[in-house]
Amino acid sequence: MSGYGDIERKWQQRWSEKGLNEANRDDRPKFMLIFAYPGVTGYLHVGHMRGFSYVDAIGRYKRMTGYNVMFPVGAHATGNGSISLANKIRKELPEWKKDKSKDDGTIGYLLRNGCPEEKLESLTEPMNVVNFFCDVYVNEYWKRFGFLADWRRFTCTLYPDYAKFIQWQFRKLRQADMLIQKPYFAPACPNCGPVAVDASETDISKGGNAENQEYTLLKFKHGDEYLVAATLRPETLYGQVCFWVNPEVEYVKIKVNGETWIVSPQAAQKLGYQKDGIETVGKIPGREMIGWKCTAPMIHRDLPVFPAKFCDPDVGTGLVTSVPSDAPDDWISLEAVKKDPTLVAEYGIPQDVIDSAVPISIISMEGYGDFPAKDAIDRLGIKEPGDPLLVEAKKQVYKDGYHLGRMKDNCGPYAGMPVDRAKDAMKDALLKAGEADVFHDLTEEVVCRCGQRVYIRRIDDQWFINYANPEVTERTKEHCKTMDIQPAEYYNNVHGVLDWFRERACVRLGNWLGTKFPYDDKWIIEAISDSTLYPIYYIISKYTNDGEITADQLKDSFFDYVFLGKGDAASVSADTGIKTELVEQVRKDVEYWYPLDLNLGGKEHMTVHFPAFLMNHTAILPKEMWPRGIMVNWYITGKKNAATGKGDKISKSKGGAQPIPGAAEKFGVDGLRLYYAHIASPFADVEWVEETVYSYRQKLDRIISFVGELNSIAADVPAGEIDKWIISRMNGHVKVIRDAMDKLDLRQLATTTYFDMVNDIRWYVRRGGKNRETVKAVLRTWINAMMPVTPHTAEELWEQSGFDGMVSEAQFPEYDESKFSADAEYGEDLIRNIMADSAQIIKVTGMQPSRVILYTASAWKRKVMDNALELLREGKLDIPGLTKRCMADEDLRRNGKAVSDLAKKIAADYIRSTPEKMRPVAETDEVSLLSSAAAFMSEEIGSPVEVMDSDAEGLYDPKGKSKAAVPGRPAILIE
RNA sequence: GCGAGGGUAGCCGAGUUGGCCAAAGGCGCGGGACUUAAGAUCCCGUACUUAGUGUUUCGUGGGUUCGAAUCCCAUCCCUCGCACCA
Repeated sequence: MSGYGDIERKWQQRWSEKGLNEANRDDRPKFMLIFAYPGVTGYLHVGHMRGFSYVDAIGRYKRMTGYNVMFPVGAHATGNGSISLANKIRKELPEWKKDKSKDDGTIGYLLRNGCPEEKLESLTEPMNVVNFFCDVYVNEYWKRFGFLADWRRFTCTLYPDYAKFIQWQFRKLRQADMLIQKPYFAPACPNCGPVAVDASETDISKGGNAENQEYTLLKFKHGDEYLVAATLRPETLYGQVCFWVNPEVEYVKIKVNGETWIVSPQAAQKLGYQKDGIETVGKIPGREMIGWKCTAPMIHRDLPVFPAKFCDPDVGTGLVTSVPSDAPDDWISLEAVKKDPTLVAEYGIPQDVIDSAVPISIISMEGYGDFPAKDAIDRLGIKEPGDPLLVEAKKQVYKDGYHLGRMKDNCGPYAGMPVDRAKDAMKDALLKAGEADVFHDLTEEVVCRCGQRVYIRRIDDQWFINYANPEVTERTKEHCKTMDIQPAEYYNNVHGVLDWFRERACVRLGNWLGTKFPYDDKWIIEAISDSTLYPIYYIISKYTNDGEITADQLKDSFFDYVFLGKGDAASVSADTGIKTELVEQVRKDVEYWYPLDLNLGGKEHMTVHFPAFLMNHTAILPKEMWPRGIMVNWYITGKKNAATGKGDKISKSKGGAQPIPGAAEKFGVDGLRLYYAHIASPFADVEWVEETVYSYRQKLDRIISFVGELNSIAADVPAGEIDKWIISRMNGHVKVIRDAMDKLDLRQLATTTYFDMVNDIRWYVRRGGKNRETVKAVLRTWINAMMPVTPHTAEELWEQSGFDGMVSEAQFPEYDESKFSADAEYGEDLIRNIMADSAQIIKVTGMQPSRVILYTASAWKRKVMDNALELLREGKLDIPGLTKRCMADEDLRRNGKAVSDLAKKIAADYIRSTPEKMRPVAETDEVSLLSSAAAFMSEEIGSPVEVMDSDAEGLYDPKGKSKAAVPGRPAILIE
């Protein structure tokens, strides 16, 4: 219905026929830019196109200003996303075949986004999923949006040739001493292997906000066995007064390194993933332990075991040591337990034992008394165990305790120590003494895409890339100072990010698609680590895609030579079978295209991809190949949530967002591109509101019809002042755009092109401008400026206006000083000011004007102005100086005090001005300027406008307005 | 908590080497023009006040300065990142 598609396809085809998108080495300066390729996890949504289209627009602008641009694209498919997607489809398929009307689930999501039904069968294979989406991204998104990307260079992280490159990269990392091995605790699904737990929930279906938390396991001796409690606050050990066991839970006994531990069955299972040789040897109901005495670690006091239903068998070990002084749960439960008669009656605990459990004050901190837990409870008005506010109380006490607290004198060797230090010190001491152990757990339930619960698993020989390497870090930080990094906040912050960047697990086990780790086949290189150095691979991928070089030929000797210049072409040729000339050609390509000039990615990359991207370059490649620019873009968010006021993230994995082809159909690709470019700074989140997008579409439609109008009014009339004006203005806009784009400020380009220029050209037409030559010149510049953001529209208008060739091939005008006309610009400003003032007066007075009289300033006033200008040029303009100078003039002095008053005013007004700005004010012949515009003004104001010279004999001036006239500000009388 | 950034008129959003800032632009709203008509287009207006002026405004409270949205201090609130999601 929209009909945008035909025009879009037409031009896309012509660009492609001309090969405009293809990047080949020549003698122009080059510009290479990419967006961080997206992960293949399903359909993308309109939000993703924001950053992508910035890149195309920037590339187009660079092309138009003389650069040979390389804009390659690719896709990232490493991981288990496509595996789990394929599994889901396989699972849903039989059901769906029975009843195709059902459109929920994964299949429904695919179909809603335009997946053809007949594809479904093949999408049960992970690699088919990958290839299917690569195709969708290229054809339905990027080509659909008119990107001038070099499609010949497309690559995907699962291609065999790409794998060769990654393996080379990892060998280089090892040579650079960037790989290390050590134990690691990672979230993993028992079925699918390691999974990423993060807010985007790419790998998981539940629990994206969970954190991997480290607990200290405390071993409480009871006979030959240990009751094992998990704590986040080992520093509170001195405050323990009792031990909590849930009487309703059946605990298990497990063998751990020859010891017998009692924990909840859930904890036993979790521990199984983190400790070797754990076996369950028995069970014990919780109530059986009530009334026991167990020996606390470190302080070696005997603690009584009391019942507590708040012990969740799924959290920690399901057993809890009680520190009422600093744990609100413990405080309130202890109080409750003491009043509970069943304690004696049912569990037979002697009263004196119960009474002996008295809170011990161990931590002092500002804003709290001896018992922080009690204070928090009182403040929040908590009355009994189970109150949901206890969570808040706990958070408060923990947080304040950690940052503000100090250990009291009763804490043995830790007395006086700040809590944050005591915590580590005590944990270390406990571990050393064998009285404690370490246990990792997720803070909330996490469920894998496959439906399995996710656990923390210990991996002993995990490989890491050592991004903490001080030398490489330092080198990278130094280099960043020379880079063009947008926004400025990130430029300022990136050093900090690099400092904080530590070792990073780089390989995974399990069900995972990706490149095999070159030093040990059982590992697969994980998703972030194989996507850091890849921009350089786009130089190679062209040759592997067209078959000139095969994956087998991509040996290290080849990469070493073409990327690092090591060795020589002849021996590389001998080693790989690639022709010597071709090896040389690739080497030259690399030298020409690299480094990468711009890498653009979403803000989520700031602490993940970009630092890794930088450090891999600086660790492996020579300095002259280190990246030159980074740009970070923020998101398009979903509708704001009324309750929270926050925009929900449009989630690509959850579906529901506007599919891209549908939006392109509805608003036209250029409508969307304009929306992205102009809606806000790239460095701010934007809420997706259809009406807003639509208003940009309308804006573009108006421009299209306005261009038509311009073409039709152009006539062979002589050029006048207004032509000088519009030429001057357009020339100024060219400068604004050029300056803005030097800083990649696409939004400014859009503002200038789609708003400021439009307003000026409208004014030109309104003022009667229609000189054919002028109109053509204006259109040429204007349509050029439209090309980066709305290329299809620009081509259409370019053709319609009768220009040769395609605007995508054209060169953007240079700023031309000689086209600037201060007088013309000043003159129009003056006329507009007069009209605005008149309108103001008419509005305020509510008059129905019969005529408007404009009085220009008397000649003597102009003379004062001239004097002021001269002083300004000499840099000596001030009030006494100007007054003196004027009074020295006989003619002027005749006007008496009026002269000094005016001199005072003018001097004050222009003292900080520049001669360039002031000159037109002093020199403009206002009588002829205003007279020539009188007809126009009359029409606009709706009543006759007459211009009168204040010096004229027998001047009609019933209200004495002419006295108020000043050069640059004629007096107005409205009757 | 640590790190980064931000609070501007009905809304979005420019503006921060202090002055020309009542503060761009867009949207919305009001009025007008055109029109059979219009959700289309164009023009004007949109803090309060006013013959083109003046007054009070840029989270809040202080301060520096001849002069502050722009600098300093304090304070409240908000957003983002904090690790294996590109």
